[in-house]
Amino acid sequence: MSLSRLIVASSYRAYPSRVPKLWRDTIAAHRREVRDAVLDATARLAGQHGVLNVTMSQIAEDVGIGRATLYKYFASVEEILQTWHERQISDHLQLLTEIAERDAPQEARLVEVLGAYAQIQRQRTDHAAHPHGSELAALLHHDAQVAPAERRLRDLVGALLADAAAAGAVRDDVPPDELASFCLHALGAAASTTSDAAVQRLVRLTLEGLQRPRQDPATAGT
Amino acid sequence: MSLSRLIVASSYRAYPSRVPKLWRDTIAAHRREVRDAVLDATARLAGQHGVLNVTMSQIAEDVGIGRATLYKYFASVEEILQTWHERQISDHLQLLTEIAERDAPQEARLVEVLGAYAQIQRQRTDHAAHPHGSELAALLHHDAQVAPAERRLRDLVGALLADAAAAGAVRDDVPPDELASFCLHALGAAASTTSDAAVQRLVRLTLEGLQRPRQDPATAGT
DNA sequence: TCTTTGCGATACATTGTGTCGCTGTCAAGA
DNA sequence: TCTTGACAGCGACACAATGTATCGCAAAGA
Repeated sequence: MSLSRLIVASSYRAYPSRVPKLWRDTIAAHRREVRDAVLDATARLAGQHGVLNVTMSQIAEDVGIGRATLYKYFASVEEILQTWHERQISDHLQLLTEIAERDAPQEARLVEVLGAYAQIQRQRTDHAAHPHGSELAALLHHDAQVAPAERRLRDLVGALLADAAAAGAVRDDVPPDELASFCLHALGAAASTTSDAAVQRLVRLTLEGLQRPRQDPATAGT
Repeated sequence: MSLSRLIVASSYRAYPSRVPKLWRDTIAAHRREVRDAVLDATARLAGQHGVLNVTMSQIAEDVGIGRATLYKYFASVEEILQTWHERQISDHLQLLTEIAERDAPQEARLVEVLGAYAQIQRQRTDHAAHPHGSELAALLHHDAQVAPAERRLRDLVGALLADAAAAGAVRDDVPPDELASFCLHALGAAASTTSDAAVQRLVRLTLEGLQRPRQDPATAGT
């Protein structure tokens, strides 16, 4: 008995400062902190070793809590990742909402929100969304560069666009490969559409984005 | 000895027809078939139980081979999924290449390739790419609907676009939520950009796609 | 001071992971 | 015809990860 007590006591001593000393604040606050620590640790581990290689054991050790304790917070790695993902988007959403509510001319608000969103996307080059289905590759081999086949896909479209630009059919103020990336991403929206008509509108939308802009780029210039 | 021989023999009998009888064709062909069967089974299991819950054991059983044998083909679930993903894109690429090489007017080829790509995206509503980072959610809970926060994000942008459309600043021939989806996807391309200038061009590109189209939608009309 | 509350840890049974070594089949050459 | 090298396949073993059941202990309130 005294032995186990000793062991427990020493293991408490061994705690890093990551997790609050226990009942340091109210229990609710404590739980929230542990929860967040778990989310952070999991994101870090996922980025480091790849999503598929993150284990509950690793997470628990990294956070500095017992593995069984972790199960009192989350039932699985999957659930943790989902929660983390939700938190990410919520954060983005909050930021963008603030921007949208600034008192600025209506058009300017749209421009600023979209600009901010683009910056957010740019930031997280890890866990990045790639052209069309690449979430798999992106998540599976964390650090990996774009899959070769994917690159060839972009090259194919890029070549078509370069030809079209040379013929004057599409704008030439943006490099063809950027146009290609734009197209492939934009058309990725087709995955979440319901009707065929919506897909057609999407394609039209994308194609018209490739056109040379009108003389008056008032909205776009900001 | 005779016992083990018997066991082996009977286990051969027990084989389902999925995997060819062994040396039925050349070894290379056989291996290719097994490989493909593994890829198919894995994709199916991933779609069914979620990517994180696919195990080598399951795959082996599903294909009808021993688990140890599976390891002679692939070292990990991750490797299988990557290979599957590469195969998918390669298939898409081949289809699109064929379309691109048809003898048609240059502009029409671009339109057709992009249209075909949109259709491909539309098909695979499972394993789908969602707006911006949703690959996580999309893959983690296979059947799940879009994460709530994500929907709110689209709603936010959709509302801004609706206002702008009412004010005549953006086109009104496409529903605002479709425009929002288009924007978010298109800006997702920012994740793979390198320079700030490229991000700015991307934002401009996206914004100009929201403008009312010009009188002459020659290219777009096809 | 003593009870209540609920967090955290140890322990255990189950399932999954890599790997090793053996068996059996085929094709080629003695 | 018989031997031999190459190679696919499987069983089994040692170890890691997973969930769960049970216990001990710290803090808050009477």
